[in-house]
Amino acid sequence: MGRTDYLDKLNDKQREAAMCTEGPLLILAGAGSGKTSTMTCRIAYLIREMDVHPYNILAVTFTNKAAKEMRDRVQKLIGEGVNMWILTFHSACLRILRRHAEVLGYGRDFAVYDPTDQKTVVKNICKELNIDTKKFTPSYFLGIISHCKEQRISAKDYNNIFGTDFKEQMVGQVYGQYEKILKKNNAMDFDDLLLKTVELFEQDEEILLMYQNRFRYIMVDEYQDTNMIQYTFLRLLADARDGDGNVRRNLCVVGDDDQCIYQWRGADIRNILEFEKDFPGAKTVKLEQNYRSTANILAAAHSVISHNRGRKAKKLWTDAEDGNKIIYYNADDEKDEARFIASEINRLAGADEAGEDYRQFAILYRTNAQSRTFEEALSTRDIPYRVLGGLRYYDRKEIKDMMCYMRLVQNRADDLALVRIINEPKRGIGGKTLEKLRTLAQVRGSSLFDVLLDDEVIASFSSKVSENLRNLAGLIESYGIERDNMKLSDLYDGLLVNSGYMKALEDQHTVEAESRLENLMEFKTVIAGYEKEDPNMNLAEFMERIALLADVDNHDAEENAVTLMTLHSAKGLEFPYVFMPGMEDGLFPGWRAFDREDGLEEERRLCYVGITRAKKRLWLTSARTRTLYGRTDYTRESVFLRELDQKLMDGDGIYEKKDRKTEGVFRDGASAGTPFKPFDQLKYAQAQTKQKAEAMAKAAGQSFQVGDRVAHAKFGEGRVLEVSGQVIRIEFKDQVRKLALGIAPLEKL
DNA sequence: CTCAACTAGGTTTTT
DNA sequence: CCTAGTTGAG
Repeated sequence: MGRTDYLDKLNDKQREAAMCTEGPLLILAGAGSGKTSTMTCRIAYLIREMDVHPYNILAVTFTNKAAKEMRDRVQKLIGEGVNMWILTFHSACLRILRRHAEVLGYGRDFAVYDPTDQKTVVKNICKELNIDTKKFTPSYFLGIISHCKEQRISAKDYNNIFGTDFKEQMVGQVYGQYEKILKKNNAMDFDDLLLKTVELFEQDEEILLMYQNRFRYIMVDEYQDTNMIQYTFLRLLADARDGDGNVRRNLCVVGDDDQCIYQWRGADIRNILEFEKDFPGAKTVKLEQNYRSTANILAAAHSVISHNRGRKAKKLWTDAEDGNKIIYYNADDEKDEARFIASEINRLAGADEAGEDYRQFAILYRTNAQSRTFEEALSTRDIPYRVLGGLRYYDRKEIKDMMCYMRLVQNRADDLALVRIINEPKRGIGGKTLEKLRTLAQVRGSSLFDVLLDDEVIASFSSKVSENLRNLAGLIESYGIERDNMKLSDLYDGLLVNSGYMKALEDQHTVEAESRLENLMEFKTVIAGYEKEDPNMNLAEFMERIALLADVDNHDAEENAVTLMTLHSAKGLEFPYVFMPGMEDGLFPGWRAFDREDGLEEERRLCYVGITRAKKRLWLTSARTRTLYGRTDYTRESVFLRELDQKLMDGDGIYEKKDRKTEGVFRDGASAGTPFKPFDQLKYAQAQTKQKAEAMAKAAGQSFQVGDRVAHAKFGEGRVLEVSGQVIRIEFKDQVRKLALGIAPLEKL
């Protein structure tokens, strides 16, 4: 391979950006301008030409998907496996925090709470404080708390600043309790990951210095979507001093102010607009040539976005030809809209242009609620599709339950997880019992789980309840001991079976339980996948990976299916054929956008993002009436449709008459019939799981006594030193180990 | 304590 | 329309 042939593939501007390695650098990269290529080449250039060690580079993105793509492409360029920090903000912080959690007074095994957990915590607090959750919903409080954390306002600060009127006092109280409970549960929420990292850096100069020295070159993707805390994080790392005491700021940020679509989540567009002011001496490179879309699509995008004020001056251009016009279809209602889109997909997939390649199509909508209609329309036509987002996979009850078992095994202080599973499957433990345990824990200042370990307490319940509780505590404890000795999938199987969770589902004999079982087996495949990737992955590492997974990351580019997702999730992706349904005022732009002046601007940027995802063709559709939660309303065409240059569009209704006839005409899906759920495989996994469980149960029946000679599958032969309950202490040749009976692969000799 | 039936209230976007 | 939460009967 030629030394710098990867640079030859870049255009002048891209190359200029890639080769500018010292000092602050702002790359203003328009949609489809080859930003990822530029970034990856820059990394390759740093490593190969500037002799920078990969260890000294930090690249941060917003999504796991973007991180993965960047890593793959860098690897291709420098041709070897590189262990470099190319991570999302959150996973980078998580990695740092795992190392130094103790400095902040957290346990090393702290849990990461997702929004569902957060809600549960706030709900409990409301109950405790007698707050009417009908007047003030948990999400109301969480919204404020999250914004506070982004701005680095602690509960204490909040109470100092606000706290004048009743409402603010209440929020302050809830916030304070929330902080306390998370800390007590040894848990952090998503916002904490950044917040605590910044606190760590400010609190401990030595640690900061260590990371400053390590990360001598920092790159940030999608810089327009950074919020204040992320900015602070970057600033702290980048404000390093070299040997002579000069400030070294090798910070390279890449972004496009027109694609800032997360202001509602605290993204501060000023970060990118004022980068040059923030970092004096910054160099700016603009990438304005678009390699993705046809000229018509690009012009359409431009005609919409040019209605925004206060943009960085730039204009995308392309060498590509005009291409097809943009098709607009005004449907009767949302069903008609879906029908139209499905028939268009059939039309193109049947023609030579798109072949049977359904991967080329995407339906990008504003809200997840819209997906349903499309799913129905596509499936009646045997068009394979894949929905991303909506209820996250990990939000499904059964998955969440099993995750809580695992969380508890990893971190016993996680009261939330315990409460969730203490009566799941049913163990006859209701409100009364739980309340008793709770007060006890409170009095002692211990975690709920620790109360469960107290035999005296347990014995005070009815025999049935106490036996169940004892078993549960034993189960968690045993796996806590064994968790690093066993394979991840075995741990999962063991918990699934020995908790009785699997049996409870099997006994139900309902369709729903059946599908839950399938999901659980699917989850096992997921776990097995991680295991394959890294056979030594332990529970903690697995939880870490899973905690920060978004649904978009499950997007499997290999699967031959139409992609359905929100416009937000589509950022950073591209498709030859893109549909944008629901172009109606109130839906897109959403009605909330009309409250604030810049609300509409953000929606417009979202529209711009959507349009620029399309490579070859773009469809915009709307429905004259739309049924939303029961009520059918007349709609008005979106303001964005009106803003779009009409010369670029093929008018409404062209396909109307013709296509209505295609209703009910199915493609005979010779190749369209890829099954979504490999049913047999799941059944097999289920049987296997059961078999393994039986073996475990049998092993659990073994009884050991002090002095017995035993053999362990991994540690070899040993002698029993002590047996107490489920825990057994064994002296091996060169070590003494605690093992859990019934789980550890032990045999009596 | 569990389950079934009913009611009331809520929908933007995500790491 | 859907889900989460409540209530009343076993």
